[in-house]
Amino acid sequence: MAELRKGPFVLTNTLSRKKEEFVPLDPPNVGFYSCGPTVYSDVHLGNVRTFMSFDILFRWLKHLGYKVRYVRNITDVGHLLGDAADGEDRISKGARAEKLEPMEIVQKYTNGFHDVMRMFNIQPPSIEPTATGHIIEQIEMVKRILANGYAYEANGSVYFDVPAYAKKYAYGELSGRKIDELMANTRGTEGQQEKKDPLDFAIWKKAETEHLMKWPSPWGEGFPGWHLECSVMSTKYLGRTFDIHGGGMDLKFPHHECEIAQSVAADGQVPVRYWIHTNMLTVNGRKMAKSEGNGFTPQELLTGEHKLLERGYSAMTVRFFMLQCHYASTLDFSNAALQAAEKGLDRLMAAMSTLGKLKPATSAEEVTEEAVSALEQRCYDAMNDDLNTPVMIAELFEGVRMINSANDGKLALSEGSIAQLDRLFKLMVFDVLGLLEEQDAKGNDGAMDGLVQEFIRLRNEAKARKDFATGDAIRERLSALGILLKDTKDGTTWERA
RNA sequence: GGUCGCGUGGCCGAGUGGCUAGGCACAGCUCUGCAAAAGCUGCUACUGCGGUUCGAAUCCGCACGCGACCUCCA
Repeated sequence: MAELRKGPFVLTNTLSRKKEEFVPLDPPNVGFYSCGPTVYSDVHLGNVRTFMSFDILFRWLKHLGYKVRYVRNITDVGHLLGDAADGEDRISKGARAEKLEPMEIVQKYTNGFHDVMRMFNIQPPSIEPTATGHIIEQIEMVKRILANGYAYEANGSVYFDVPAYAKKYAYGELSGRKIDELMANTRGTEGQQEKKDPLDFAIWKKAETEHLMKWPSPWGEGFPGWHLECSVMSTKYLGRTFDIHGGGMDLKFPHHECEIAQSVAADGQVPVRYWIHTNMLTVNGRKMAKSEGNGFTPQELLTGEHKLLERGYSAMTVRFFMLQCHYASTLDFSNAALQAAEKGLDRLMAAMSTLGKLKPATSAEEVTEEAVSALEQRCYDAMNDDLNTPVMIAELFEGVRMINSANDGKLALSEGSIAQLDRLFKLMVFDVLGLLEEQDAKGNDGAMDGLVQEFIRLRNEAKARKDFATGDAIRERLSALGILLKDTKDGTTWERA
């Protein structure tokens, strides 16, 4: 790795709310955990955004030379429903609604989730553990918390004792909450008579007889509490203290706060060194969420069959659209923005194709190799500055202009500069941003190409006899079929419009 | 009600004390048989009102508007 590419990698740590240099606990190893999906319904585009943001982090860490163990769980137990009156978990509710075994629901939506991840070229994590696969470990953790005096049993359930914990440790540090204010503002205590304090949360919950997913435990038949699985699985695979924990902003409180409390209460160690939170995808300024009913699935996105969509957009268009915004900012979905991204991505990809064919030149105004190196450095600086993909993309477009100008003979690039640009673009576009060429989606297969080439030949014959009317007619008719012919000084090329 | 955050050009969206972000759109020009593509040029903004400063979109205060969390949610 060239020296110029180095430099501190800085991440915004939610814990301090500041940018901090990232230094792993045990270099070159990095432990990274992110909260995965609850597999009881289709993931929507907002979920995708978060996993994509962490995909960028995963890719960048690996590029920097770290050996990353990325753990992303599958929540297949289901958390308690917000409506505490029925106490039924979400996976069970889904199963009843669809008349399926709970694990059928889990499998169906896990498969769907994986399909979506592949569609958006989001790399699989190193380990993808499931909550149901770690019931024993969860029971063990409940025992440790009980033994340390930070939980109590009530009627077959076990609750985390927040006031007891808060006497010794800071509860609410991550989300900036003060325990007194939390106590003053608690609402919805009905149906929670078992709790000693409204702030307490279940770490083991007694299952009613009709409950579908349940396991034996020292406290009777039940299921693990809302926040326990992440604590258990991160500890198991990454250790009691690990480097990075990520999740959506909406998980900060109470989920992540409870995770911290559980780990500290069980093992006496602060679990996470860097907390990273991604911001929400919004629609008309409102969070995209299942509960808002304003989400759509990736399939609807591709086909355009949803009332929010004017037409379909490719997965890579969406990926590019999302990466043009910083992960910590809200991103508002709109058709106009998607269409702008689509054109921008086309231009970027076209420039990469041009770059592959570019010949070295010296005749025109020369772009120095220093200028290309400076561009490369700015790309690294942007990524090292809290994964600033929008700035990195902006820099790439500076490179796009260099490439296109060189192609027009207005700028000269040396052989070395072309090679350097080629390396930089392939690295940043494919490896770091994780964009893919969509030639398959464009349908440029051999038979199609042969067919269009035949029309190009006919048109060239017409043009040679100055029969421009026929030449233009061929072009216009192909255009009506979505085939765009482009005359260049090196001949005619075609693409799908 | 409490806590936190945001308000940037026609649209999306970076920036965080002085220097053109970038993309898309639009207009003109160059190239071209005509198109398309590409390049160049133009449009050059920071919610409002005060304050700090030689200088603020950027820091501070107030107001207005919006959002997130406080309940499952990425």
